[in-house]
Amino acid sequence: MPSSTVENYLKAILHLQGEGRGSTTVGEISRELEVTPGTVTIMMRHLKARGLVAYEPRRGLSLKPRGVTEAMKVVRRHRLIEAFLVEVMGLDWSEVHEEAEILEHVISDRLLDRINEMLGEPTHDPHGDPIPDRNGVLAKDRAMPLLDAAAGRYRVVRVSDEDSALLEWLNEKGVRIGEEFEVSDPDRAAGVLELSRRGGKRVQLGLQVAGQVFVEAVA
Amino acid sequence: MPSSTVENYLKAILHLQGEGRGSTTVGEISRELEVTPGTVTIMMRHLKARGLVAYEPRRGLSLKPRGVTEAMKVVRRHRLIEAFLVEVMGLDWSEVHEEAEILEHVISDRLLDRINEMLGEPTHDPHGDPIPDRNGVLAKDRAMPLLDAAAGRYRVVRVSDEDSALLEWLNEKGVRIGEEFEVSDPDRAAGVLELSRRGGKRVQLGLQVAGQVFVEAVA
DNA sequence: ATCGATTGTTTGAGTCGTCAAGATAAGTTC
DNA sequence: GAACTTATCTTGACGACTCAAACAATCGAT
Repeated sequence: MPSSTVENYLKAILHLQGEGRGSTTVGEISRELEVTPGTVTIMMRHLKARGLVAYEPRRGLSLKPRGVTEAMKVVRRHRLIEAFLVEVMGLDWSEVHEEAEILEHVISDRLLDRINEMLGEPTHDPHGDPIPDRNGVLAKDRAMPLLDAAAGRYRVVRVSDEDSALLEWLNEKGVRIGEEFEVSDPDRAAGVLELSRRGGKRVQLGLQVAGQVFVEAVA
Repeated sequence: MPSSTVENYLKAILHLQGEGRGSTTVGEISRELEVTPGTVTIMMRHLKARGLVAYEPRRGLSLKPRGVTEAMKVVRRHRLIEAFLVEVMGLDWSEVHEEAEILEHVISDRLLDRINEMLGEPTHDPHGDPIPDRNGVLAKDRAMPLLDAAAGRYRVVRVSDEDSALLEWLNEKGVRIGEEFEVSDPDRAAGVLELSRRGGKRVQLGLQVAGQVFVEAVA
C-alpha cells in the first residue's frame, strides 16, 4: 500500500496534469507540495520504480494507469469524507478540506463504505467536485469558470475547495452550489463582475475570485 | 505535539502501570507494542528527556503527571471515537477498537468536539469503559471481573475491547452492557461458569472469558 | 551560437522509528 | 557463591522522508 506521502504526490500529479497538457514537472510538484525540487526528483525515481509514473529526467512526467487508479482512490476518499463532514457532522464547507486532507490517508474501506451508504452514494462533494466511483471513474461536468462566462443566466456547479476564506465569503453572500444567478459582463477595467439573484440581491466579485467559481448555463 | 508513536507508548504505559504496582517495565512495553526491548529503551530515554516519564535504567518506569495527561487525551479520543462509530456509524462493537486505534492519532479537536456533542457528552464507550473528561479525569467504576463474583445477581458494566472474536460471541449470546444475569458459582473443575437471564436462557462461559467481563452486583 | 536565467539533479546530511545482535546486569537455583 | 537464565542496554544499521547547497542541463533572446 502507498504511504500517505506517496498518496499526496500522486494526488498532486493528478491535479497538475489534469489541467491541460496531460503532464507536469518537478517544479510544479515542488511548489504544490511545498518541498524542495531535489526531494521531488528522488520521489519521482521511487514512483517510477513502482510503476506509478512515467518519468524521464528533465522531460516532465505523468501518471501511468496504475498511478491514476491510486490517485483516484485518494480523491474518492477525500471527497466522500468532505461530504460526510458536511452532511452528517454538520461542519461548514469551508472547514472540511483540511480535515479530509488528513483523514483520506487513514480511513478504512469499511468506514468509507459506511459513509458512502449513509450518504446514498453521492456523486458530488459539497464544493461540487465529482466523486470518482469505486473504479475510479469520474463524471465529467461541463462547467466553465465564471470568469469566462458571457452575460446570461447561470447555475453555480463547483467552487475551488482550497481557499477557506473564499468559501466562507461565498457562503455569507449566498453563493452556493446549485444557486442560479444573472451574470453581468465582466468589467475588466474595474476587475469586477456582478451576480444578481432573481430576488434582487447583487454580489460583486473580483475577477480573481470569479476564476474559482464554476458555472453552467441555464436553458 | 507528540507523534502517533509517542502517543502509543504513553497509552501502553498508562495501561500497564494502571494494573496494580503503578509502574511498569521495558519488557512489558516491548511485549505490549510488539517491538524489541532495545527500541523501548531508546524511546524511554526520549520520553524522559521530554519530561513525560520517570525512568531510571533497569529500575522500571512510570508516567509523570504530564505523561498521564497526554495519555488520557489519547484514551479520551479513542473512546469517543468508538462510541461514535457504534452510535452514529452503526458499526458493531467488535469492529471499532481497531478503527479507533488509527483515528485516535489524527482526529482534530474540532471534529472530536463535534462527536462529543452529537453523542451528548457520553461518559462510557460501547464496551463500558469510562471516557475521561476534558481534563483527563476518569470516572471510577466498582466493577469486578465476573470470574471473582460469588453466586448472585449482577449487571454487566464493562467488557475488554481488544478481542473482537469475544465481542462477537458475547453479542450473539446477548451478553451486552447493562444486561442483568443470575450468576452461578464457578465450576473450577469444569472451568466453566453459568449466567442465566430472567427469561431463562443460559449461557456458559469459560473462566478465561469470565475474566474479561466485568460486573457490578445488583441490589 | 553564446550568455544568463530557469529548471532540474546530485550529494551529503539529519530525523524518526525500527531491528539485530552482542554486552552487561540482575535474579534464581543448586 | 558459581552457573545459568532472563531482562535490559548498547551499538550499528536501515528505510522513509526531508533539506541545503553545489552542480548540470535546457531554453530564450539577443
